[in-house]
Amino acid sequence: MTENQTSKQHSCAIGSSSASCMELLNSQELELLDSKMVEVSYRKGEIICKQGAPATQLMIVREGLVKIYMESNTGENLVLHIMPEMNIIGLSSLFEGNNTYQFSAQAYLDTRVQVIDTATFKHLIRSNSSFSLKVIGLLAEYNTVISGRFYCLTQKQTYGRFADVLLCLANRIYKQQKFPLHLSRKELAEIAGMSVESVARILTRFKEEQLIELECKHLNILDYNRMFEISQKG
Amino acid sequence: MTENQTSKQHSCAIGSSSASCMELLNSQELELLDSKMVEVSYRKGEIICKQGAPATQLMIVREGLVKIYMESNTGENLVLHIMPEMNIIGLSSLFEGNNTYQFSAQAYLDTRVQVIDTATFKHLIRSNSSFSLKVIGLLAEYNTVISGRFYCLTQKQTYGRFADVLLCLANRIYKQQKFPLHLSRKELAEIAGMSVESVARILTRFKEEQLIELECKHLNILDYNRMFEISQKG
DNA sequence: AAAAAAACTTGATCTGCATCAAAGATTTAT
DNA sequence: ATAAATCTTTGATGCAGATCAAGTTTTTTT
Repeated sequence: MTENQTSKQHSCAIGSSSASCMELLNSQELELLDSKMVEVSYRKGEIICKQGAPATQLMIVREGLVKIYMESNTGENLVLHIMPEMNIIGLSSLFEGNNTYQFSAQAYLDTRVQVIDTATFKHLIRSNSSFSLKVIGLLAEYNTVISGRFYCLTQKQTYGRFADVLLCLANRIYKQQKFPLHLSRKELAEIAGMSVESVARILTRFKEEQLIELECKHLNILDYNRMFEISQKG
Repeated sequence: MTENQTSKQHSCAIGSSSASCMELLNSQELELLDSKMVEVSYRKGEIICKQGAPATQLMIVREGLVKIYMESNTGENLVLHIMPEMNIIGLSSLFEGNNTYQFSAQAYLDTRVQVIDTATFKHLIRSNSSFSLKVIGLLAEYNTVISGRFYCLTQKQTYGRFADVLLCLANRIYKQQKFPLHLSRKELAEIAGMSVESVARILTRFKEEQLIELECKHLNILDYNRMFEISQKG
C-alpha cells in the first residue's frame, strides 16, 4: 500500500494534503478570524449548504466528513468531492460574479464547521501571501480531485470504479485495509456512480473471489494488489 | 440567447471570464515577467504539454484555442477544458508536492503561448495580492467548468450532451448562432464524450428536425430555444 | 416481542450507446 | 486528373449496466 500506487489511480474523492492553511496566519489575523467566525454543528445527514443559495460565506470543516455534490433534476446526485476535516467548503464560489453555491454539501457523519464570511476571507488572502498561496494550492488540489473522479466515472466501468472507492476509503479515510463500513449501499452507489443493485452484485462477487471479507459491518481488503489492479484496468 | 440561460446549463468546456490577471501587475512586476517570459508558437494539432511531464512552468494562452485533456491507457482522451486566449495552462500543478502535469494540452488551432516558470509566478502571487486574488478566481472558475462538464457527461445522454456542445461553441467561442465548424466529427465526439457514429446520427437527426442547418461547413442553430431545451432535459 | 419499514440481495428484462461493417463523400497525394 | 487515404454516414449487432420484480435480512417503531 504505497502512496505511489495511490497517486496513480486518479479516482479518489478525497484529497491527500491536509489543508491547514490557518496555521499560516499571524496572531493578529487569527484574532480577526476568531472575532468573525462562528462554529456550527451538523448531525449526520443534515444539509450544510445548498446549491443555488447565495454564497456569502465559507465553511471550514473541523470535524466529520462532508459530501460535496451537484443536484440534478432527476433526483440523482453527482458526488464531486468528499471532505474530511481541514477542508474548505465554498472556495470555488469565491470567484467574481459568482454569488451562489455551485454545489450542495451534506454531512456524512456528525460534523462541526467554522463559518466565515467571504469578505473577511478575502481580506486574509490579501494581507497574508503565504495564506493566499496555500489557498491556491488547496483549490489546485480540489481541481485534481474532481478531474480524477471525472476520469474514473467516465472511463472506467463498474468493477474498476467500485474497487477505486474501496481503496479510497481504505487509504484516505481510515488509513488501514480493514475499516468500518458506515456508508449504506445507497451511499456507496452514489459515490461510485452506479445503481444500488450493481453495488450489491459487485460486493458479492468480490467476496466470492476472496478479494474482500465483510463481517459485522467491517470491510477487510484481503488482496490489496489485485484490488489495485482491478481499479487500474477499469 | 441570454447569458442567464447559458449559466444555468453547466456544461460548457469554456469559462466565461476573461483571465486577464496580468493587467493587475505593476510596471516593476511586468518587467520581471517580461525578462523571464518566453513566447512559443504551436501549430494546430501540436502538443503543448504532456501529462506526467515535470511541471516547472505555466503557459499563458495569448492566441488560439487549446484542449486540456487526460490521456487514458485505452487511447480515448477525456477533454476537461477548452481554453481560448487569456487562460493559464498548468495552474493546478502549482500545488505543493505536485511536480508533474496532471493533464495534456494540445492546440486546436494555431496557438501562441507565453511560458513562465512556476517560481517566478509564485513570486508574483506573493508580491501582489490583487494578482493572487485573481488567480484564485481563475482556479475557482476552472473548478466550475470541470464540474459542469463532469455533470454533463455523467448525467445527460447523447442528444443533450451534443446540444450542449453546440450551444457552447455558439455562446462561448463564436458568439453567434451561425458559426464555422472547424472541428471534425472525431473532435466533436471527443468533446461530447461519445462515438463518432453517434455524432453523425445526432447531426442528421437535428437537421431532419430543422433544429440546425449545415452548409459549406457552417453550422446554423435555427431553433435556439429547442436546442436549449434538449440540452437541459439531457 | 411483534409488526412495520427500510435496506439488501438475486434473478430477469430492457435499453442507450458503443462497436462492427460497409457504402458514399471529401481530402490529399501522385 | 486519377488514385489513395481519410472522413462521414447509415444500418446491424452486441453488451454493460440500469430498471423491474420479488424475496430476504436488518433496523426501527410500537
